[in-house]
Amino acid sequence: CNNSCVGGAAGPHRAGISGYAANSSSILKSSACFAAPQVSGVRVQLEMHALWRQFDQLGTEMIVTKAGRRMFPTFQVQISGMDPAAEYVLLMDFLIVDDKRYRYAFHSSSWLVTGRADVVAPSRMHFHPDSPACGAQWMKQTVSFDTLKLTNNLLDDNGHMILNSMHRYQPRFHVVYVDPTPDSHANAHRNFCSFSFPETRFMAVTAYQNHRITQLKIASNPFAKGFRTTDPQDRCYRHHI
Amino acid sequence: CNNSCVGGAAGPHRAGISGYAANSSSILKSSACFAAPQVSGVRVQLEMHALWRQFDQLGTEMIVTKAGRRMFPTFQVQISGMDPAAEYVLLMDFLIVDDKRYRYAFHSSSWLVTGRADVVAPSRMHFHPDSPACGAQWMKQTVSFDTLKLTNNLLDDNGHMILNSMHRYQPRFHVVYVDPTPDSHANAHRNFCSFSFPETRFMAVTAYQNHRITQLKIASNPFAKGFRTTDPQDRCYRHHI
DNA sequence: TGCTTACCACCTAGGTGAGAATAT
DNA sequence: ATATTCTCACCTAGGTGGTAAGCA
Repeated sequence: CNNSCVGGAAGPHRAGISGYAANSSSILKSSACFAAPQVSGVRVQLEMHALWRQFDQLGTEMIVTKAGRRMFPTFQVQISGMDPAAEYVLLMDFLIVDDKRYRYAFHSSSWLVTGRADVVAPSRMHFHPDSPACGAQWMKQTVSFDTLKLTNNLLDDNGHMILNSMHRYQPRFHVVYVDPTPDSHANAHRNFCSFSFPETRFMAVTAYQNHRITQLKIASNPFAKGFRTTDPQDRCYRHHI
Repeated sequence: CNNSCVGGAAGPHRAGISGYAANSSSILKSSACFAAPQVSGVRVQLEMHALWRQFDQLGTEMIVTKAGRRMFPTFQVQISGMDPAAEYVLLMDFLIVDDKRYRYAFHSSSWLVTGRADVVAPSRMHFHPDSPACGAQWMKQTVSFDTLKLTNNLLDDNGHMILNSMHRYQPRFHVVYVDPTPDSHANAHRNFCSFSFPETRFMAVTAYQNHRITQLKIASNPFAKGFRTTDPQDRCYRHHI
């Protein structure tokens, strides 16, 4: 048992973990087995989880570019159960879901395994820019990772998250209690807890493969409003001469 | 003697203060008389001071609006001499320069005193949004107060700086050492230092009075590029039908 | 073929002073 | 008269997917 917590389907990490049982709410509660009191009661609720599920049902894709691309939907959480006065650091990383490389079969509209995963760069950690801050600060409003960007540039020096295209990833969220006591390193393993929401899994791509994903992005991302066609029959597509 | 520091012309606050002597550099050094070691060596250099002086020579004006308006030029400083490991809070406030209310005489292109200053709202403090942070963080790059906004709305609840139009103000910058020791309040008066750059003084206005100020704003603020006329003779003014 | 890159039109979001309308 | 408020065209800054060209 570790201080991690997974919502959704049961799996090895679920042992001894409460919260996110049979219902469909996206609220996770940290496991309490080894956790310090500052993190043992922390609960995390995924925001926009209806939208996340809509994407997940189609098979979410996230664009990766050399310069870095935002995620959409944005990973946002509501946190409760922190010690209001204690100081916390919030961060994210991305775990590769399996040791596979994929390609999209347009004729069957499905993802096929093409082989073993490419060599993976050691996963970076993305610190939430407001870190560190006290629990009261984190809990009083939604915590948004909207500045986080995904890149396929292995030599990236902008601090973006490096992912391999055509590989599948699971975003993971960490709450780390900043222990002010001198010998805090001894208890470091007790001072954090981690949360994974299965509905936030995605395929990293350099261009969208599934057209239904593209359409859902266009319909739901305000920055893609220019591609919306409210009434297709009396509207021309742009980019046509 | 207090922990404050004024650049430019000599005055009562200059007594016992080193730095910013006869030369024209905008570097201030905190006074050391009562200051704690974490602030006694702090030096602050005003960025864009050539631009600030250009405005100051014409009589700087800053727009105040109900919704809040940014300053231009932006108040930006380069800091050195902090304890890299110590934690600091950076903030600003605005002191009224004198007890006077002004009006602009267009025929003589000068400011005239019209009477005593209006009743002043107690001056708010604007915390730099990155506060608190360690000295190393503050010193490694320019500290910019570009999110600071000025308002004439006495009932403002957006945290903007409330100023009276047609009154003159002196921006003031504070460096506060966050003392982690339990009885820190006893030494609170030693844990900060303040800096005032005379070239950043300005008149708060709801509309520009001096046309030369307007032209310098248009020429130097990127957001006003739409009002620039590089070659007046073959360009029409906009807003004319 | 399959995947990646560079550029583009089109958005969101918000900072400018001009000018007209309004308030005091 | 003088000062303030409101709306607007015109910017900056940067996030979208489309498209075509480039690359293995």
